Amino acid sequence: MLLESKFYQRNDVVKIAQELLGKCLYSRINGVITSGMIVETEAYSWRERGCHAYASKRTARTEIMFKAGGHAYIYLCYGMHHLFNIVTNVENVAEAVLIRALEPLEGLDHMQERRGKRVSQKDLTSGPGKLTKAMGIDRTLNGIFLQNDKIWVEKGERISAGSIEVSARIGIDYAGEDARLPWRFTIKHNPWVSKLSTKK
DNA sequence: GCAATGATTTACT
DNA sequence: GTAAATCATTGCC
Repeated sequence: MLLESKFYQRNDVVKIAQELLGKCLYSRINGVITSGMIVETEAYSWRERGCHAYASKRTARTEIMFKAGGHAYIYLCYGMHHLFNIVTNVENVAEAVLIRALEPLEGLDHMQERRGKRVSQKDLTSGPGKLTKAMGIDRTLNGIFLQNDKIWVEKGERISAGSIEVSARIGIDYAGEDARLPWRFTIKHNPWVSKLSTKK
């Protein structure tokens, strides 16, 4: 069952980030369907420095985040990795949820193919750059609404509050105080939650 | 441990 | 207008 746009357009990106855990992300690229359950998310808002659009700074890139909730914000990082975000809140409020890890469900063969033969199953989608590659997502899909035949989100398992782990976000030391906001949500004990990036 | 790699942004002339 | 710095990472050394 498709996740309705009302879900994304609420005025609470942190809550939405939590509730996205257990939901299923689908993609159909060139007729190939892959899917995975969301197991790791991070919330971003214009109110803090970790966000590209902090202080409501509008540029060509961040423009997508000012759209109404339910759009996909996909951008290139470190020159070689696509990162997938879901825009939340209403139009002109820049908030989004970064999807950092998935548990693969369908199309495992195709994910393996895209990621390379030597990748173990657990490494297919256990990181923000990995999951986009496994699902065939790239920035040609940037700004697309998550209700079409290429990429969408469905209701999945309901995750109880007790199974959600809260922590600080990853890799945004440049954000100063805001880097410590407890806005990263993971499903406890799920093997696909990215661990490697928790070092440093 | 650290190089790769390019879109984006900012800081200039 | 152009140039240089930045980066929400990964994978190979």
